[in-house]
Amino acid sequence: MGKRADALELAILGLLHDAPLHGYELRKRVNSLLGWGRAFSYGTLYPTLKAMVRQGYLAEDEPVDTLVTTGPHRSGRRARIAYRLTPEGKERFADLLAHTGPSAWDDEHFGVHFAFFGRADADTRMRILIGRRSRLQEKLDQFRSALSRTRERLDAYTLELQRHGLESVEREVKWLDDLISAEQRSIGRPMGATPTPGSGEPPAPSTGIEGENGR
Amino acid sequence: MGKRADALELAILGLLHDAPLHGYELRKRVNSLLGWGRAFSYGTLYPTLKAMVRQGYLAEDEPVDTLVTTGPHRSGRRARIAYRLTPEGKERFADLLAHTGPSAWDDEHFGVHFAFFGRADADTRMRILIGRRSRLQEKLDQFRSALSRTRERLDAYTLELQRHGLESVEREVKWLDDLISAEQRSIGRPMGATPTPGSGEPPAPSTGIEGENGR
DNA sequence: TTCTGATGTATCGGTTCGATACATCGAGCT
DNA sequence: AGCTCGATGTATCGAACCGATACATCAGAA
Repeated sequence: MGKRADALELAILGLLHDAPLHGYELRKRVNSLLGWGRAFSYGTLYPTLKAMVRQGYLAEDEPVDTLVTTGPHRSGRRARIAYRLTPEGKERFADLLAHTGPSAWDDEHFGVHFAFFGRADADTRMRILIGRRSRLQEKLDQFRSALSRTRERLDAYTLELQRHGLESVEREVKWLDDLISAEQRSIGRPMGATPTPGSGEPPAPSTGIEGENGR
Repeated sequence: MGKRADALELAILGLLHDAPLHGYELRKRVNSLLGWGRAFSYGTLYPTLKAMVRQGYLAEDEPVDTLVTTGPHRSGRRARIAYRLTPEGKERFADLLAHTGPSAWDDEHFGVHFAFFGRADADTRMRILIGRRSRLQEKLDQFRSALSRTRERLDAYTLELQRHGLESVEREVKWLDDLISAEQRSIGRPMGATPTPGSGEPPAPSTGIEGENGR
C-alpha cells in the first residue's frame, strides 16, 4: 500500500471511530477534513475500503432502510453499504496513532495525524509536532540557499514566487511553534500530581489550543 | 498526456528557453522553481523529455566534453545529454503561455505559469491572475460552509486544522489581490504614450511587483 | 411529466511515483 | 595508493493513483 493510501487508511479509521458511514459520505468527510491538499478519488477509496475489510479492520453493514422508513414508499432502497469499525480496526487505529515512524510528518501524512490529535497521547502529539517542524526547517533551508544562489539572476516574477513560497513555509513554522508551546504549557499544568497517564481519555487540551488568536 | 505532465512540459520549455540543460539539472531547477508543491520524479521527467523530442520541440545535444577539457584524463566522459529548444519548441512555449484554457489556474498549473509571467503579455497575466483568484474564492466558500455546518461538533484539533487551512487560503487571496492591483497600476502607467506593446520585452513591472512588502 | 442535480457504488485505462540499477567523479580518510 | 562515501548522471519497472465514466435512485423544479 502506497504512502498516500496509508494516510487514507488512518483517516478512514478515525472517521469511522465514532459512527459508521458509507463510501460517498466518507469521501466527502475525508476531503473536507483535509481541505488543504488534494482530494482522494473513488478509484482510491473503494479499493482501500475493500482491502481494509479483507484485513478485518472494517465490516460492511447493509441497512435496508435506516431512517427513511417514514415515507410512503419505503420499498427496496438502493443498498447503501455502511462501513463499521471492528475491534481489530480500533486496535489498528490506536496503533497507527501511537506507532509513528518518521513518515508521520511529511506533507501527505501530517494533516491526518493532526486531525486526530485529540485521540493521541501527549507524547505522540509532541513527537509529531517536533518532527514536522524540523521537516519544514529543512525545506526552509533549501528555499533560502536556492534564493541566495540565484539572487539577482531571476526575473521579478520568479523571484516573487520564491519569496511567496518562502513566506508560506515561514508562517507554517510559526504556526507549529505556537502549537508546540501550547502543548508544553498544557503538560506542565499542575493541579493534581501526575494525571494518571495510563487511563482512557487524555486530558483534552483545556479550552483552546492556542494562546494568542489575533485574527 | 496528463494534467501534471502538461505543467512539466511548460516548465521544461521555459527553462530551456535560455540555455540547454541536461536531465539531472533540469529536474533540480523545475523542482526548486516550484518549491512549494510536490516534486517531479525521473519516472515522469525522462518519458516527458523523450515525448517532446519525438514531437520536435526539443533536440538532444551530446557534448563529448564541454568545460572539463582541462583535466589530465579528459577521456570518454559519460554522455551528458543536453536538451535544446528547437524553433518549434519556442513556438510551442509561446502558444502554451498565451493560449490558456481554464486549466491554467488550478493548483498544479498556476505556479509554472506565474513563473514565466515575464515572458507573457499583460492580458494573459491578468486573465490568469483573475482566474486563479476566483478559483481560490470557491475553495474559500467551501471551507467556510464546511466550518459553519460542523461548528461546535468538532474537537479542538480538527477545528484548528480547518482554521489554519482557511487562513492560508485567505492569505493567498490577499497575495493575488496585491499582484492584480500592481498589474493594473503598471498598465495605466503614463510616461510615453503606449510603450510599444508589440515589441520584444514587455515593460517589466517597474522596480518590484508588490507595493507593500512589510516583512 | 420530464429534466436536472445530488446521492450512491463501482471499475478501467492511463498517468505518475518510488525504488532501484548502473556508472563516473571528487573529496576525505588512512 | 587504495577505499569509502556522497553527489552527479541516465534510465526503467512495478505498483500506486487519478480522472473519467457507467450505472442507478431520488428530490425537487419546470
